[in-house]
Amino acid sequence: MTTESPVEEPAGLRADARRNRDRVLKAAMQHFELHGISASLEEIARQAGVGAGTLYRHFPSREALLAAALSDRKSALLAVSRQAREIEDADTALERWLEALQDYLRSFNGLPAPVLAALKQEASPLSLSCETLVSITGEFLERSQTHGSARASITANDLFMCAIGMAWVLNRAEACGTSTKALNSIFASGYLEKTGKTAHDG
Amino acid sequence: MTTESPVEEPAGLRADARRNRDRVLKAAMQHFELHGISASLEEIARQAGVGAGTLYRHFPSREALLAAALSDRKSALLAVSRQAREIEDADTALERWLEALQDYLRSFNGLPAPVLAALKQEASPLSLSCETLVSITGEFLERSQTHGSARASITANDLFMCAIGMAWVLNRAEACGTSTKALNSIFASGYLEKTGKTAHDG
DNA sequence: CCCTATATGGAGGCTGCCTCCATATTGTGT
DNA sequence: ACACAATATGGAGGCAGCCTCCATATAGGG
Repeated sequence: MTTESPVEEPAGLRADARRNRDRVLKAAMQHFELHGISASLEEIARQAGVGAGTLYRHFPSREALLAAALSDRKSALLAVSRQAREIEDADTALERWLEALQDYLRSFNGLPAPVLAALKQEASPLSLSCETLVSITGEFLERSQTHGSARASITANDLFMCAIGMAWVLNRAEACGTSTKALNSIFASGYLEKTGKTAHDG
Repeated sequence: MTTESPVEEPAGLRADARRNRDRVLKAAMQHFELHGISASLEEIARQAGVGAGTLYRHFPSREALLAAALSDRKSALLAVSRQAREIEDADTALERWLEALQDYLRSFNGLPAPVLAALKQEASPLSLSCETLVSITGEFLERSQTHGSARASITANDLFMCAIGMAWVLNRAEACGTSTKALNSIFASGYLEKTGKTAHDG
């Protein structure tokens, strides 16, 4: 029962500051959703009714703003991870997690790029979030490797990368004759049969 | 024996025009290689020793310049496709093609994005190139589906999308603990075993 | 009600995109 | 050899976005 506020807000802000911060955040969520991660920060400030300086005071970089704008969705994602832990079948749990992860990565068009960048820069406001995601992915992966059918040679990092790649493609390609399902089927099972005709794709 | 010039050049240009065009192209290749597809066009013009206007006269858009700068590599890619057609084993041929395709897509950091965009816009200088690539992919895919072990449910388009996604990730991720091999293994075989422990991944 | 710590906005300096046209260069016809 | 159209050039100029800085405004404790 920490707080019911949708996005965590730094305490100790003056009332006007907090109000402005909220406005910026709200505008940012709209714009990122609509125009992808490259939405104009000045435009966001304008719509929030504040000056550029105010925006930068609260969110020193685009990534900081992104991270804040993702906060709700990240909570939702973590909630899914908790649910998935309760699922008995390891493969199903992994699948559910990967699906949710992809949804998250597709929150804003282009999001995969800064997430990937954060993964190696570690100085980004997104990094912390990232590392958590990789490690959760690792958790489900290991469970599936031990108790399910995930291949043993696969790494949490590699799996995460692939998820990012898929999310990236899907965000840009869905209008063009490709479905989430089709791509994820390749992701899960590859483009090759492993042992002649086997399963559920016929 | 058409011409030995490395990049096709429109005929009927005045001598100075052709010279400048070449300079721009050379500078562009360097800059795209070094800074990715977002390299500054003004900077390219500057290094080529021409004005911005000249650059835009010869290459009206970033994509036009990109397409021209890729010309050599595209020829090389098509050459590989011809070689691969001679390979007896359908799966090997497909694999070789996909490998070359990825190399091509990784020519410049960020290239996958405009390629994907060209796929649905069809008005881009890259589109023609794109459609060819998809159709060649389809050719090798079908052969492998008929005579090799590619899964029947897979589409040329989907396979191409995945290749783009992998190329995109790899260009940005290799510094960060991920190898081409690992990712392509997931691409080819998925992250799941299809029928219990099978093959070559121990 | 005052006074200070805090917050604000928007001007200003920068880079990049792209267009436009007065000027310069080419090479053809004589 | 030369002149003169057709062609090509460059960089100024207008626009938009990023980010910083600081004179000014405001909140809210005493």
